Amino acid sequence: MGIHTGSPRTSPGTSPQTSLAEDGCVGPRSPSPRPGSRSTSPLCKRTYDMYRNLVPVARSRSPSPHGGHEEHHTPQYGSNNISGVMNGFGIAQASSIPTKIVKTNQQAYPLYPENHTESYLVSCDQDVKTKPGPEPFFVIPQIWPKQLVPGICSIPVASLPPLEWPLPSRTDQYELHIEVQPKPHHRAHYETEGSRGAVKAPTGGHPVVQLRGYRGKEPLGLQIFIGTADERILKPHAFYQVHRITGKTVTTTSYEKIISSTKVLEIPLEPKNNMKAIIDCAGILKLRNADIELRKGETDIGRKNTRVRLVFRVHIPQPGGQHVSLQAASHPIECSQRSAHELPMVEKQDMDACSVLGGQQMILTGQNFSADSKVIFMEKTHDGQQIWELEATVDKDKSQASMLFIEVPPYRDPSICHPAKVNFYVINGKRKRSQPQHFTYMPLPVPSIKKEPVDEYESGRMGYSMSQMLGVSPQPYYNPRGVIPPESGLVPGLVPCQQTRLGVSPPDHRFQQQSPAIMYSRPGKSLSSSPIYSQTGATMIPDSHRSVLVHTGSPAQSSHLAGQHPSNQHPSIIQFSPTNHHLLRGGDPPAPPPPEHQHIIYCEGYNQHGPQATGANRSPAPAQAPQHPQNYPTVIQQQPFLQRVAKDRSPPVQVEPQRCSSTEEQRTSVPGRVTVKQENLDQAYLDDGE
DNA sequence: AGAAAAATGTGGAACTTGGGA
DNA sequence: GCTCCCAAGTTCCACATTTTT
Repeated sequence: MGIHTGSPRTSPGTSPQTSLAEDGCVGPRSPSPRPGSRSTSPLCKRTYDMYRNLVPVARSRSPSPHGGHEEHHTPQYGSNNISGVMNGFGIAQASSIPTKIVKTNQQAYPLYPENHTESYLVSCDQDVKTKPGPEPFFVIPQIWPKQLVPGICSIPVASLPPLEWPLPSRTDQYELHIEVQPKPHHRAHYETEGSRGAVKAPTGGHPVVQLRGYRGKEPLGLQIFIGTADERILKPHAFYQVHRITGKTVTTTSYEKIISSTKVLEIPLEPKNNMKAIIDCAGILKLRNADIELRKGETDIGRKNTRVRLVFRVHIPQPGGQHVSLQAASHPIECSQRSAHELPMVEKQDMDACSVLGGQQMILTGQNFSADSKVIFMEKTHDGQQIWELEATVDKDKSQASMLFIEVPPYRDPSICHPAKVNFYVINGKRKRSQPQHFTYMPLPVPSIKKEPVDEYESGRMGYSMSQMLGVSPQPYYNPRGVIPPESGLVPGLVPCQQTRLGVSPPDHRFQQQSPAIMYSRPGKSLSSSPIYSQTGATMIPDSHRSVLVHTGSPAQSSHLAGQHPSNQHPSIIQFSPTNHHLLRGGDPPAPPPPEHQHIIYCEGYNQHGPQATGANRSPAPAQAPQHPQNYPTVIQQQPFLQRVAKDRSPPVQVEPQRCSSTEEQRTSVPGRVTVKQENLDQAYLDDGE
């Protein structure tokens, strides 16, 4: 197997992490004081109580299995309190500029300790076998290669969208596609363990990612990090980090860097390989919950938070110095040891919607199903209260360990007028239940009412193409204040209020497929949480028709808020304005993000393409975005402009009866004569603010 | 080229912790 | 508020395989 780039686990290295940690209250504690004996004393094991009195500096005592170079680069660990693994090293950043240069004949990437948000830790695919010194160093190849990944190296990280920002997986020109998904289970390793290897594909190979539509000759860099896989917006996972695997069997060049406390692996996407990369170099490192939970500002909990996704990003240079950023996330990967053997896991369902009457057969594909497996359908309210539960009938004769044949039970209310999103899970026994899966009950057809699908996610299931959707039913943007022009190039990526209100998310692996916009970043202009940048950017492009995406609060914050308020999955808002007047909304009652967390992104592509981009054959990015818009913790507002788009789309659509949700009404409202009932707006407003 | 040693990969389980009954 | 149970998290062991010396 591959060589792991790290200290032997039996002989813990002397990484700065280790030494620092051991200087802390935890004290030195060999993982195995005597070879062959298990450490039995809990004395040195930290408790939550201990953490309460801990200063952030000395939390991690464990030797890092990471590459020796990493360890010695540790002082470079970027910035904002590198996460738990690296926690407490912010003070070392002052010395983040390497003081040594090491020459090697190995091919290497140049290191770019560009700024405080990014540090390159490892230079090349094969670790340079040099004696580690106490100081950080650059690794310079004997023959400096041409920029293998100019897309990476030439773009200041500050000008790239933050990792927690949602991005589309495709635009009208490009698509970042995961050709081979990873296995649904991968046991992550702790720092105290040796690597558990690279994430593999179900077939035994490795995940494969391809950038489609790229015609350039220059290689690009593909970024990989570990993202969340829960119900909320995709963001870097606080409790897991990507781990670089190298060795003989690893064919993919890779190197690491840290971006805003998240370890990111970068590998080249080369035209000669058809812009395809085999991800055989990415393992998953588990950080101890206690370490992370104590991190300042961390609101997530680690317990039972063991599902992750591999997130891939690419930044494609555009003429004029801009970049198109794409992101694709894998199916969820269960990372815990226990659940890999015990918990049932649904990987696929052959249908995700049916009539309220139920009765249809559904085939669940997954793992750890048993003869005793039950499938429970349930529905919860916004605030998490379960209001309905019903067991589906399992066809035990047909079912196997990896397949369950069930009969969808009828929904509790057959008279609903809009789709009802519910969850179901497989349960093998006491507490051995799968992650909730998503299912939608469709209302019975009402002949007199011309209904439309709720969102593209569902429309997709029902055979609608995006172009159909765009042509017929531009998704309105919910504006609690009453201005809802649904048309613009950004239409497909926006969040209709119904999803917001329903608060039920589609299957995880599709979460990331939604994004409000293509991200065009401007080199040199930080998109990070800087109000200065926002303003600067705003004045840079005084085009009155330019769409400005104002994100009040970082997605991470949003997630946190959502985490604190389960019923509020949409704490932030994205507003569009033809001017640079940002309509900051007051709909985030729990904790309005501080102004310094506003972001502005210029969606020039949309500006340029405007109406065309929303046309039937346009912009797959926005087209894809709304597939599961309900997962965005955002509500999007748009000022009334670009209504010209309305002309060539949206045949008259009958408006839903008022008894149905306001969203339905808005959805079916004709652009240009939007009529939204105030009470419905209020309702959505309230929902959003819950 | 082959052997020995070292390192890595992997599965399993012991042990600790803390939430919930 | 206390105790007990147990799921989940973390650490370690053992062994096979791979890589290095």
